[in-house]
Amino acid sequence: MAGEEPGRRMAARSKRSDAVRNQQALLTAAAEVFTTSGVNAPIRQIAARAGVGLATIYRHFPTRADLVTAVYHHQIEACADAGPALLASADTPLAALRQWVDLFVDFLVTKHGLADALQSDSASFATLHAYFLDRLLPVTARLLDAAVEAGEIRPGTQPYELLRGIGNLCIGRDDNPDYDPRRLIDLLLRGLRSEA
Amino acid sequence: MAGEEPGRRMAARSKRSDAVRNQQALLTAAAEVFTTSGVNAPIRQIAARAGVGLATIYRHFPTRADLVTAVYHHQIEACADAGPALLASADTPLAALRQWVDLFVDFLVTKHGLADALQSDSASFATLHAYFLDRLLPVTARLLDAAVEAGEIRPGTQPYELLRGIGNLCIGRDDNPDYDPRRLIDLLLRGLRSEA
DNA sequence: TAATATGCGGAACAACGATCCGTTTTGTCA
DNA sequence: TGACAAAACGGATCGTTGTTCCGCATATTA
Repeated sequence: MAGEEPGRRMAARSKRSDAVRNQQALLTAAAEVFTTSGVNAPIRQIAARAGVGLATIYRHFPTRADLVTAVYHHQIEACADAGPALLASADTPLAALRQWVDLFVDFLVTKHGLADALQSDSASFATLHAYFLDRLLPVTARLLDAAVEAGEIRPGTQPYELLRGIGNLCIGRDDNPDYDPRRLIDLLLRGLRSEA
Repeated sequence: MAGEEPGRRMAARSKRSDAVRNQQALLTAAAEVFTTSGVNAPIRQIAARAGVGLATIYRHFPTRADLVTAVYHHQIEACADAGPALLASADTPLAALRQWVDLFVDFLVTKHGLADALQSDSASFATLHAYFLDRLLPVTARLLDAAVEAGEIRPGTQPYELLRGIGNLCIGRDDNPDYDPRRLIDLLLRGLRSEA
């Protein structure tokens, strides 16, 4: 990626220093605003906190999803990586699945409005949805397959279904402190188990 | 405050005919717009179709939830009434619960964006949320209790949890035709069953 | 018919997402 | 170094939507 030629001249111009500085400032500001006001906070608010203009934020992150993705990139990757690790360390595949789901739920629940955004039909969030699926679907599939193969759960459940169900159940936890998605997700996983 | 209270003095003035006509036109227009553009359609669109001004819609239905509630009032009542009826007609309480949940899901799924609105943290939808809970929570509780008493499901599940979980799982079905909440809800109910 | 409560319509304001354009900054090369 | 063009910037601006306000119209009643 460093050898791109932005035109005909050979010496690729390096990225301007103010650009990278602003991008960093935006990431920091967005992370702060997201935790205080949720991932649906007004763009202006983020731009203001970063001390940049409106166009700058759109230039670096064309859609809101791009910004959200960038902010949570590391955590999403960590969650994806945790899948195989848990499969190796847990007692049984189903236990690994449970622990991984716990991780995933923790992630979703601590980011205000993230679960909501994930299922939003807004076009701005389409790429976020895609990114989550791209990284987490294979992990879910592997965990499910392992549990099926071990005879712990019934076959036939699609990874997408499970991921989506978990995401959906995490929606709207913010306003209602006495709603705990984990209990319902536990029911869901329980319903997955093979009979007898 | 020696001033006379409006409408107290003499025979209460009957409602103006244009007012009731407009209210009816708004209900019809809203029902149409809701089915085509979802329950989050712009207020202006509804007002335009009804052929009334903006203020008129706000006068009759101060919040969007009031309009939604009015439009779906009959169906919500029918859903609530179906609970006891199914309990009487079904083979077992759990079967009744399943059938009733099916009804509820059908209702939610056919109203675009209704499930989304139900869990929305927007203040406009607070009263809608409250209305649903007010009518359907007792029904859910009765179905759950009966199934517990019959030993078909484990005790300990709160009616609100179940209702909310079902509602959440129905969110966002519109955009993704290959997402069927019913399968996940079936898993949820399966997870409810008492151990053999 | 006249008086008045009641209701009406649309202008107006605010918040937000998204875009556009004149200006500034930065890196490069003579 | 100094000038130039690409790159980036900032904020004005537009379009959309929710919500309120106010002068005007009208149905009802006396």
